[in-house]
Amino acid sequence: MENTELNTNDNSLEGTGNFIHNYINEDLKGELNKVHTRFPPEPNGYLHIGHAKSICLNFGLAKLYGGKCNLRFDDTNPAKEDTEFVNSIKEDIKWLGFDWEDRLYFASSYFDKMYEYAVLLIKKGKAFVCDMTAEEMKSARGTLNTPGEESPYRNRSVEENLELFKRMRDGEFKDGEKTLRAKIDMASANINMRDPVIYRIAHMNHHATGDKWCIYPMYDFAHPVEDAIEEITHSICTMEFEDHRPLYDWVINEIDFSVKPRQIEFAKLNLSNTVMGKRFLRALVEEGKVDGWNDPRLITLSGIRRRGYTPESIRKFCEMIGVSKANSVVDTALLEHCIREDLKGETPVVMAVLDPIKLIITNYPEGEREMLEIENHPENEELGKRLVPFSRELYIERSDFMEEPPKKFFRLSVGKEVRLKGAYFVTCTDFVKDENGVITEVHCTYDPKTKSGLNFTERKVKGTIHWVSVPDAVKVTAMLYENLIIEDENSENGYSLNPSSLTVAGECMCEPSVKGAKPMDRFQFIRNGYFCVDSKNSTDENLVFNRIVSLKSSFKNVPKNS
RNA sequence: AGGGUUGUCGCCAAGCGGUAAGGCACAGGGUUUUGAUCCCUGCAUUCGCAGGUUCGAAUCCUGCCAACCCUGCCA
Repeated sequence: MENTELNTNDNSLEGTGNFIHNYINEDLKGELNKVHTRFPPEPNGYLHIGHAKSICLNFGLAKLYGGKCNLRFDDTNPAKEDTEFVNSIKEDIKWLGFDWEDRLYFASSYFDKMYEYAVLLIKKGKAFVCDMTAEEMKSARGTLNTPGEESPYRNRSVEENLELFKRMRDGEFKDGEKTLRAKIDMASANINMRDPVIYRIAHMNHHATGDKWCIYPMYDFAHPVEDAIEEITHSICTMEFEDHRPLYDWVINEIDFSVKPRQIEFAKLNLSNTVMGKRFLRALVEEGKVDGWNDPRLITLSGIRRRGYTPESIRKFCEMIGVSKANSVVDTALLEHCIREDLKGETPVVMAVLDPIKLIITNYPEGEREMLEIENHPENEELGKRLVPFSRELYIERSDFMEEPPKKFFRLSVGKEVRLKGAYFVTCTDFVKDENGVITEVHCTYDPKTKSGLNFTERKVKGTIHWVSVPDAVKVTAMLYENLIIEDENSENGYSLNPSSLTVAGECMCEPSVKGAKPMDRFQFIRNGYFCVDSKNSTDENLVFNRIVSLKSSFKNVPKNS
């Protein structure tokens, strides 16, 4: 299931596509004869499912058009970046099933060339060294409604600028003392064009270049240069960069690159009931509200992987949500649909009782044990069968018995008969409560004639419930997750942390066949959902399962988690 | 003296002047030893609103309205 091969029969060039296909198709009718994209993360954090959308888009476009896609780390700001993130990002992309082959690049490896291009701009009179402080620059920038004022340093001679820029590089100035700015138009309605800073001074160790540089290019200058150097044809980014496109094009044209990449913007992914913002995620991790960056509730790729999602399901999801420029929030129900769809065909089905109470079969001989043969999957015979021990005392789900059942309750209550999956019909005769009124035991009688496989047809039963033999049960921990975020009209963001986003079922009783399960092994716990052995906290002695997703249910009387 | 972008079913999303794809969700029904799966069925006379052009408009034009992004030496 972890195969990394991609579906080849995805989208065709014709048929239903997205607006980017339309753009590329147009470009291909003209001069352009290849498609080359890139995924350019800044190594400053963990990838999340929003990045998966971009990865699938960029690598997917390359595949669709028979082109290439580079992996490029956009590491132009040493203050935020770290090799730790480079490694986790590479791992996540590989896990998702994409291959950058030999095209792994770093913006930082272009620093020499970028410096030369900056010198070129100075020589053309298109860039100047500015002595204004950050505060001065801010107040001279103007506002959304009023033009800015030109820097008093804007008309320095080319020679002076060259000299000053060299001295910046040589470390003669302190952080913030000088910047290199593009000379464009302080009156532009687009604030990005008001003589933007393209180089800043930062005496800081860089994860890749160490102390070689003390000046670093800004995104708006670096990114088009990186794309042009790599001969990227389509530079795909998110909507907030749309305003930067004129500057992107300005850099490409002023440096006069022969290849002119086209920047195309698309809308980021938003998912209901969850949050992708790095600031928010970081806060949850640092405040200890979640179990690290790979907490199975988070939609980081490492979290979702630990939770048990497959790369196929994520790719399918990214394909299904489409690509457009409209602000949107995708329902998490779609993500859940994708993982159920991927797991349903080949995940073995076993019995596990999340919230056990005892069921005692009063007419079944004490001490007797039968081994019942049960199929591992109702439809997939290739998964074979297994033997499951059955005895007089069983665990059943607390929610499968009701003292006072509502009208359409198909499970157990006094006088009702149900089938025990793969075993017998049992009829409830009685139950026992403790001093607090909590039900502790359910008593039944069984009918030997109804044994599974005997084709008993005299009576029908409305419900089939799962069970685990008490003396054979393997006690495990099951982690049940709900939405991380819930809507909250009273909070300033409109959401708040769901206090019940995690329920620990510490007394989960499993049939013995789960013994020996290894991290990342997946099962369907019949009627309870798909589960995955936790890769962090599970041991052979104490198995820990994460619920990947519950099963769909049209039963409305009982909440999902019970 | 503001600029940019977007508005098609509850949620995504095709559609590109010829009479509203698809998926999710939801609701019915059938099968079922998982209230699962599977299988049917239903689900926009209408495309943010108002005008206009046209034999014909979600698609073209005009004008409104709403939402999002932009005033880092972040990306």
